Amino acid sequence: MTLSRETSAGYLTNWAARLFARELERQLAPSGIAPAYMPVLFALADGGTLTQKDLARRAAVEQPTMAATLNRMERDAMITRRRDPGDKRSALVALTPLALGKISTVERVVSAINALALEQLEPAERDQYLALLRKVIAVLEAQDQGLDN
Amino acid sequence: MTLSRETSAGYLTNWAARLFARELERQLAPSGIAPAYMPVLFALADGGTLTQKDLARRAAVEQPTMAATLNRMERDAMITRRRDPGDKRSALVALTPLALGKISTVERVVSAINALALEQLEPAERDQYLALLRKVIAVLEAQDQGLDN
DNA sequence: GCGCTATGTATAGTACACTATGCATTTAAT
DNA sequence: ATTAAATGCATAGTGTACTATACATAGCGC
Repeated sequence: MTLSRETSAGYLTNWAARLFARELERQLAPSGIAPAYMPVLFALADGGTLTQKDLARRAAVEQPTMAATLNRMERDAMITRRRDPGDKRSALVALTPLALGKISTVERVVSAINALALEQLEPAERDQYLALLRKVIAVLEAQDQGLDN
Repeated sequence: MTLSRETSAGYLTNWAARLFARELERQLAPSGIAPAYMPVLFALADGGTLTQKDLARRAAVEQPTMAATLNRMERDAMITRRRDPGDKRSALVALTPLALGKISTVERVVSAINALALEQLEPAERDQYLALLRKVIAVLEAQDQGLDN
């Protein structure tokens, strides 16, 4: 039973993810949106505000990762941070009109890339692909949770 | 048709890949092996030598990415670089005995993580997961190739 | 042989993920 | 009320990926 990269679930998953990311980056470049901005865009698309911690949880990234992403988004005039009057530790993040105006474009790009990626799959296979990914994610997340913290 | 992250092939693929990477990093940490070292380890496991370019191609990463990985591996005493006598531009990369001695451990870890990730899948579903990933990769790679270069 | 192109590496700059840690503020415990 | 624990954010350091670019050597055309 040789362990080649063609039969390693981890290797293939990583490879596919990198190809998705490359394509996304290329297609989003003209709009000034980076892939990591997307979870923030969608979470705040309704014009509301969230804290950094909430955004990190929704994007399933660690807090320092979200902090860096928000720094870049602030630099690019995509978000504003406003001190929470009720809790001086936290900041309320909101999208700027510039960012709000780009959401529909981003949605179109993401849909197009997903459609492209699943192009060679039967409709049933597409659902299966997503379902299998969700099962894999569930197992690995459970493992991640049950460490010590 | 709302585009939520639960139905986005790209988002789910990226998420699964990150969970794989985290688990891999954790389990490989004691042996001093980083995830990016693995394609190099497997490509040179027979004791042979390859150039940086060949290693990059096999790992499906860009040349500067492989250069950085090899720098870290050299720092960690996992590889040696020797000038190619026949072509003074290129270097022949070989594993050190230290690295060769860790391969079987790495193989065990990778197999264990793959098994864990696919634990909740039926045997047929496991094959399907790999097959679907390969199809997705093929489409995205074709897109990647056909840009201009 | 000379010069153009191709090839192999190196380097710089950036994005985005992680862990570890520190600081300020808030909440809870006594 | 004061101390202790928890919480939100920031920062530092690292790994791994990308593009763009520079440089040295190789190979080819003439």
